[in-house]
Amino acid sequence: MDRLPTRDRLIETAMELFWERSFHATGVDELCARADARKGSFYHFFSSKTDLAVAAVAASWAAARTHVFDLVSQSGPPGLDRLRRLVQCFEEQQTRAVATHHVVLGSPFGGLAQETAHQDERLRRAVQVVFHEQCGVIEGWLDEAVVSGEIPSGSNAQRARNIVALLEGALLMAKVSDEIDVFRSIAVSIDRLTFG
Amino acid sequence: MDRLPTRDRLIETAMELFWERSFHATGVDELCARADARKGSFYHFFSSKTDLAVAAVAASWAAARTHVFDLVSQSGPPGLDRLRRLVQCFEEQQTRAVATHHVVLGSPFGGLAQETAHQDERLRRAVQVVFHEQCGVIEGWLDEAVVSGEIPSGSNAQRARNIVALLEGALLMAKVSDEIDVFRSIAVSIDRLTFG
DNA sequence: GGTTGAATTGACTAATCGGTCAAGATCCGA
DNA sequence: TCGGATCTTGACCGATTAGTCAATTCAACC
Repeated sequence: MDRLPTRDRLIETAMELFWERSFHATGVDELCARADARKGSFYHFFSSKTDLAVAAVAASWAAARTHVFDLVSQSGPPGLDRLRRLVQCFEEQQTRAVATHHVVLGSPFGGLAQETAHQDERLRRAVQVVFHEQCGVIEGWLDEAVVSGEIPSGSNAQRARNIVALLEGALLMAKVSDEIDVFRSIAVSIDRLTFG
Repeated sequence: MDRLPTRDRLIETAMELFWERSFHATGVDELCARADARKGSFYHFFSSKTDLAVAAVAASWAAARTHVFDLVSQSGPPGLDRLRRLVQCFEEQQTRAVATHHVVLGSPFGGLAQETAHQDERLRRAVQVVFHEQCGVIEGWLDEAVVSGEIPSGSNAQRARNIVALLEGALLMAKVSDEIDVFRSIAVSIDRLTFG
């Protein structure tokens, strides 16, 4: 099993560190050390730390999209059950993180956005794309649920936005409480947002 | 009108800067300059930047509690209408911030928590107290709504947690979109969370 | 007036920050 | 086998970081 090329290692390491330490708390030196790359290589591929972050957000979302959202879309029963499986995936991600870091880390995208979105336009847009596409996928699931009669018809686009917001809020509450259970107890109320 | 004493000025400035720039992006020098205090004074009152942040969270919440939550509790009709007035206050806070900073800043507590809660236990607990007390106030409003028959009885503690999560999520989505309207469009779905 | 402790000042440090650069290594097509 | 492009290396830069500290000012009390 070959190791990833330098550029990919930097991107992968970036999202890891920004998640477990935060953007500003992660130094370029530290990042390079963990990716086993030298500073010069870093600035050969990326023009700045922010530049790397933008690429990392896109790459991390591409991975999450295929391994979580698309997976949920392509397996198991359609409709609202997909939402429950998504919540399950989110919870498992947190559980895995707790196993290694002994702290609830919350949302990687939410965390990065809270720290940087109001300071850097490009980074803000990168995360905006992530949430927008999450909404798109979820909207598709709600459409299924409408067709099957699980939920009444209505603005599924708005419903999806509400759901993504609730998920992000639930992850924040879990992080602040340092208890994963808090996430689940809030996330189950998603059902309420699928009406109206 | 006397200016505030040094310690209070540092605390007030801290929450302002942590909100508009972020915790790590705010230097102690910058903070002191804006509070018109000298470095030595800073470390006379606080043992570290984190120490100041903990005090700032508590002070900022004390102010928000009296000027927003208690105000909503003590004026206007009881029950669910209080929730709508709270959302209105949140939105006005964002509108004021946009007027001066030209960017949607989102939740001050949420932002600080996302950046630091997993790295510093004291700071995490400080924000935990904030959200816990927010839940307490909202739970009281839901109790009123149950008594008046607006909503069916149920776990108002859990409902309050869901609502706070949704509000924080809505503020994040607005920040990432850089559009206040996004906050309102999500926040109105709070009603759905008051059932169940 | 004298004493005491709290508050203030600004110069100082060691470490780290993001970022640069010139020189070499490696690869690939001609 | 050559040449040019891509990638790697590690030393280096000025700026900034959080935090220290001894000297000084100030206000309150005896």
